[in-house]
Amino acid sequence: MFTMSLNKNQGSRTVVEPVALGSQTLSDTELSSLTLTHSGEQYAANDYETLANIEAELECMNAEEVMTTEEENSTIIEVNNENDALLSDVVLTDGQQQERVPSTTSVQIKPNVSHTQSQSIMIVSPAAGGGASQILKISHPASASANQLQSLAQSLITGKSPDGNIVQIRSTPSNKQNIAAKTSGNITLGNVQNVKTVQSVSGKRTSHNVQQNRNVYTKMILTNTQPQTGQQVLIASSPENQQGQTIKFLSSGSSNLNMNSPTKTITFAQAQQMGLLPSNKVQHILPSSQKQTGIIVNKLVQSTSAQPAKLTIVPNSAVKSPTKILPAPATGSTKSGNSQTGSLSSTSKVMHQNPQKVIIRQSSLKSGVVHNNNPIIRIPANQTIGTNQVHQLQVPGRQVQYVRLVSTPSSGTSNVVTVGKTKTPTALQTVGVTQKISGQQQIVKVVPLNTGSQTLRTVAPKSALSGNSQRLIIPATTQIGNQSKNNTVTIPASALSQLTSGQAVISTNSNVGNIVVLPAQYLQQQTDDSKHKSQQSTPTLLNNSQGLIGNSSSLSESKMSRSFNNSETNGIRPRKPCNCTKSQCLKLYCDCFANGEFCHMCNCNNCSNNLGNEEERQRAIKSCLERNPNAFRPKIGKGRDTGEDIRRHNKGCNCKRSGCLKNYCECYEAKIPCSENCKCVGCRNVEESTLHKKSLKDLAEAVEVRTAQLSLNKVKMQQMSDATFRPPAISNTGARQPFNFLTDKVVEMTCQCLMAQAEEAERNMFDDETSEKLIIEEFGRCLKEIIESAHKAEAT
DNA sequence: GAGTTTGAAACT
DNA sequence: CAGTTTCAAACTC
Repeated sequence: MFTMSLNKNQGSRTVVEPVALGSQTLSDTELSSLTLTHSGEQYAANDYETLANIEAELECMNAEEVMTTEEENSTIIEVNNENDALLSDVVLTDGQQQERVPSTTSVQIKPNVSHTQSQSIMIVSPAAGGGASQILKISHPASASANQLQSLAQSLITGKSPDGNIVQIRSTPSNKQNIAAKTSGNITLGNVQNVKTVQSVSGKRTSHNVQQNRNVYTKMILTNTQPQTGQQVLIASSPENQQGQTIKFLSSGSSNLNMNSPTKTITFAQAQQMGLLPSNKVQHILPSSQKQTGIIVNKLVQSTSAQPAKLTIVPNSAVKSPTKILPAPATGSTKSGNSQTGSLSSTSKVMHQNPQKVIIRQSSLKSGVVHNNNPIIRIPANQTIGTNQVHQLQVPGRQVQYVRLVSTPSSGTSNVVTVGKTKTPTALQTVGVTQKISGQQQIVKVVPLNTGSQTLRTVAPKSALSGNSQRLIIPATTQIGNQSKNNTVTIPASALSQLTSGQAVISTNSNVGNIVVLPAQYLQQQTDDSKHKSQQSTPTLLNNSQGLIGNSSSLSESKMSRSFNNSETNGIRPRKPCNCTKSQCLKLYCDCFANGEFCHMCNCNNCSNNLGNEEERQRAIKSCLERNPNAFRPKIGKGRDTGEDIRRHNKGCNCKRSGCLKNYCECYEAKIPCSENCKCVGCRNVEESTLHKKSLKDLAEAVEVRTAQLSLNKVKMQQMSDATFRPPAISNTGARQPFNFLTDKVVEMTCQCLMAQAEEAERNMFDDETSEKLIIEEFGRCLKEIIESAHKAEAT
């Protein structure tokens, strides 16, 4: 079973129902699920003409065949009504029956295909005007004909014109089953084919801004990963370029299809030049796998991010060769990083545009190929991923970005590749990659080291830590042609960003390891460079050899909390530069170091917390860990208290003079109340509910401490006086001196009196002021008694 | 901005 | 482990 979730972007005039279809070569027990995001498509009226043309052409190519499923197989299309407003106009009809289709449609198709080979259809429908784009891939049995593929793809495209008309790209036979789709109903694949072009009920949406219709672009790629039977069909349409509408049938390998249509090719760059292709979002591509040995689950979740980062992973079918990461293209804009070992290099680029793709590819791509309009980092097969290396990359107009490849030797099968993103408020993605070297699997992390705009909080792949982690398995693709683009596995950031922490995406291709997705809260980005010093380094300082990165959402969450407190409403975290002068920024005094970051744009002197002092820095890290194995773990953890998650300082503070009400106090700084872990004196940093209770006790404790100090001071003064002038313990009259009455026992009893008074006030539910008054009065009474005792003793 | 205060980290 | 020193941030003026 595979699931597709089609999500209209907010505010977009959704017109084309997505195209998310996926199927896998599955055994009876195998399932694959796919959730695809469909957001922001905008289609002009012209598009529908175009689509109609496309449809007609495809129909010609379509040999009247439709994708059929075996009767015993279940094909489910779920329609989730998440946005009735947008979708209320979409009507699926079949004969007498009509069903409204919500804008957000989740399609689940569960074909029962017994073939071991699979083909795929990729449907790309990037939208303009900030809308989302999609690449959807449909895996299907190898036996499916091209016509079937086309038919299937078309059958899933439903459009709505700006004036509200519903357009179904593919006309479907009317003798099919009724669509049983309901708000959450299921329909069979056959039902899907029944979807027809219908008129919108409302049909009143004619006031769309023409400009909104610009750059509308729809592209559909039908890809067959099997060169024997595969082909690509690319369909692009644009209201601005009606004549430029292109239909491309690309044969990957020796296609057995007879494509009569003229072939035109349009590239992304061309599309963008023509204004067809906005630089948008990640496309969803799930490759098929030639040999699928396990359960295949494709799960792409809806995106909530307006501009998710792009992340593309290109697995290689050539399992034998290690996964390699290509260095950045030798463009003038690329700046070589300060690699430590230098033997291997990887690159992360800051892209010109928000969309960013990082492609880890094994195929023999040309090194450093980066498409301006479609920035992609490609990692060819002839390079291995170097671990523990830092690579600095720069693209004109953007910040320098560092990427570190970190080996994770103990992660088992879980691998993490963390790819930094730009300063745009898009989600940072963390992806795992397994590289095989000498037959041994090696885990590689790519960690952004210096984005200047964000802080990456690396989390451990949960799959390695517990078996509870959810795994998404991407079927591997057997790459036939090295340069085939069909093997691209594109993992949409929108989908990744939706995954829960630790959720892994596992490719059946051994070259692509688990993908661990960082939760959004682990990413704080900094966009206001003018306000804060930009290009602050936020590198990950540590590898996880200590297991630190592993489960630390933050190396120093207290610092992070401070940052959060300083965060602006957009949640972007400013980072303060350090001012270390003597520690070389290699001790925990340094916030940067404590946070696991490199110093960058700081005001420190003699700083060694940088790339140039990696060795020294590592020693410092080791030293800190020797002193305190938890030195880099978050100070603020979650304690279970009364069944409720409460943040608390793991170690507790030791404040004595600040009352824990100033930022000297780490608890107060982290905006958390002091806990029993704290050893503070006179703490006033307590929860509202316990403020009354604790404050009284704290006050009593403070009085106790103060009394003890006074007593101690008296003793010291006495000792000092003894050195010069020792007053007789007994006066000339034979009476004891008053200070001699301040024995430990007297002090203790005094404190007990104060405590008793505090408790009594607490029992009586007195307010703070009254309680304090009572305690002070009690203290005064004690002092009076002591003095009186002294006088009595003197009198006697 | 200089000086002081503060408490964590480092050290003994 | 406790006491002391060092350190850098927080705070005050």
